[in-house]
Amino acid sequence: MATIRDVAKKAGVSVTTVSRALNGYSDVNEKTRERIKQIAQELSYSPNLLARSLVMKKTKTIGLLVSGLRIEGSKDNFTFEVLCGVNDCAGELGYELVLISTDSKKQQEKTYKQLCKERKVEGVILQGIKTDDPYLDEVLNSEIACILIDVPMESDSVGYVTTDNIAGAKTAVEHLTKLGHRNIGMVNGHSQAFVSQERLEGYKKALGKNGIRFNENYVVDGAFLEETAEQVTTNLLQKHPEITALFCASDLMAMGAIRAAKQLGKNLPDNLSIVGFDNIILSSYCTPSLSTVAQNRYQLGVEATVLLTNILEGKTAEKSKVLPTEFIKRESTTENHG
Amino acid sequence: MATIRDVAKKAGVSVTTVSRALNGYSDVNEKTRERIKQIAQELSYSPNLLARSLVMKKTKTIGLLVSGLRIEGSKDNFTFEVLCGVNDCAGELGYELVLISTDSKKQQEKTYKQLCKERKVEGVILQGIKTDDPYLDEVLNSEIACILIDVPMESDSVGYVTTDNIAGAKTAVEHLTKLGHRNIGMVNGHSQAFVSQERLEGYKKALGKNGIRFNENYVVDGAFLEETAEQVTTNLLQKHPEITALFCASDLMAMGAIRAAKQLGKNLPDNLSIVGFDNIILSSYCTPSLSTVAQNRYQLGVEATVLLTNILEGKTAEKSKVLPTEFIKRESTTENHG
DNA sequence: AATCATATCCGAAACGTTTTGGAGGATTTA
DNA sequence: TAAATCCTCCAAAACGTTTCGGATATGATT
Repeated sequence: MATIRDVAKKAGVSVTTVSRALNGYSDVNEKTRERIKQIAQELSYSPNLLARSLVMKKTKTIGLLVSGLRIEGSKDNFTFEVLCGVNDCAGELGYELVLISTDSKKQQEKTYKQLCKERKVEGVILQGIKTDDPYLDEVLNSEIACILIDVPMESDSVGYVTTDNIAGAKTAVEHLTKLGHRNIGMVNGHSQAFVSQERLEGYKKALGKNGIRFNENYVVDGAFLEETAEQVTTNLLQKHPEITALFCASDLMAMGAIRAAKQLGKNLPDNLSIVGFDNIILSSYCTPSLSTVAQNRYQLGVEATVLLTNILEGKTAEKSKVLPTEFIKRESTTENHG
Repeated sequence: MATIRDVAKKAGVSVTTVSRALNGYSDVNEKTRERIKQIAQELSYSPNLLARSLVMKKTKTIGLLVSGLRIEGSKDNFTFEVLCGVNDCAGELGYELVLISTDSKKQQEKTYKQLCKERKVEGVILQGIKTDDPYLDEVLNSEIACILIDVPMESDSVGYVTTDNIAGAKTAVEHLTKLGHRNIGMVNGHSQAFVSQERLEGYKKALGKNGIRFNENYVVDGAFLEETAEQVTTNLLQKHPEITALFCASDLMAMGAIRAAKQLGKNLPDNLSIVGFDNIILSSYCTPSLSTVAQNRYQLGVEATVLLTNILEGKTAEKSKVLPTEFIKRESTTENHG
């Protein structure tokens, strides 16, 4: 590879001049600049970003740090779609993207800071972290710029982006109440997830607004897993056969719930209405197709990138963003003919 | 951040000694080594990889270059699952992973070489490239180490990994012939894809082996898209109502074919058996669930990474690998009661 | 004619590592 | 005792950039 020195030599100028010419400084004659550009092209010179970063102390690189990047993620595609958004947006804004994945094992070895410093990222987008994750404290107390996905916490250097889970859940449950359902169960994720707390809150709000008393026995946790959701739903429906509708905190768990209901001989949606959350691909292909509240995961990635680069470039702007949801009616919900 | 100089100063030794101590050279006293390690830990020193790479001319970084990384990819998850494989394996082998995505617009601006040199990757795994892509020539004529996914071409520095598409397709079609089908249509992808050529070959082989004459009118191209597949399938079935079974070159196209058949009033699978290729998540959730030939996309990524690092480290090993497929019987295929 | 401003260029230091070639002293060998 | 060997350590160069502080020449101003 041609270096800046080669270009300088061939052009008969100093290294300094080549650097300043190529970087658009004004203290170089336009004619020499053109000549240098020409020669740079001939030698197909392109600056060594390592050397540049080393001296400038800037890498123009952001990291997408995902905790638990696993093949299982392909069922809901959350990570992938966020990744697409981050990737597109980062490219647009002139940043490179490196993928950093950790798991609990790796986290024992390396601290968050080490991970970031080592990979020389200027800032980080963090996805898949739980509320009880030890990294979370580190993130909040670190000076590294960071945007959290679905964890609403802020500090000087950290912001977040999330979906309006409360409103989304409320809409979903009110859809059920409008259909005449009164005994509405909920299959939640787990208590270490902010989104679970919020979706539960939305559920309660919708009940309250419609004069339905909250019954804690109607709420079970499915760990955001299809199989677990299937089991807990089976239990729930057996214990409380009066339930005519279910709100699931994720579409994937709704799949499990559907299987559970079918297993119990229920006719869907006549015996049981089910609404999910996420609008994953599966939800429009399963039978019955799933009414759900859609969240835009791609946009989540885009907004996270925008917020992060704002911080990095010292722009004074909001450090958080909450995206709206959209309710999608499909076949899995219908009037209560109790 | 603490530098190597800080460690050296505090330990009262030279920079050289710190470097050699930390990198496990034998010409440093064990006692000093321990002291240096201790001090490095105290200062939470970790080497600046930029500086190291600059002098060593090695970055220990591989790139996953995907042509057309788009949100639509979440339907079949090909890219994501390959990514997971590459990520896991690269981490295991001590390589960093950067994601490089291009599209036809970007390709106009930057050559393959520039893209790689700029991002300082030592080698590349290339996914999503078509046979008529201009990058392909560049790759083959470049000295940059590269593993192609699903493009069986080799050179000094490039290898490939793919699935045994011919055998997979043959198995799928023979499954249909065993069920008594004789008039078997095929919904292929497009001619710029190697996998299409191979799957077609498998289709022909299966027919030939079972004494069925190949009829080119029975083969249509669905561009690997669900909607396109739906249209061409509709046409195919209308023109040739004698067809009792379809082999689709991808599950996604099979989804389109299923819709087309339902639209035409066909009862699935009794009026029409359909078999797909890929075993995407959807295929087990749709109705009827899809018989298909499974390929292990995660493993594709893993093997690609292994092959690539072999090349990078100068190991003399095979530069290509072909993975087996596995046929999965589900509901969408049944005996021909034509 | 002397001063000042401007336009254009450059030398050298700096970034944080690794590596080369050798120095100095202790120990072993002849 | 002299020579050879081994064990530790280090100074300096190198990697390819950017940037600071000046240098030179030219033209404008007093």
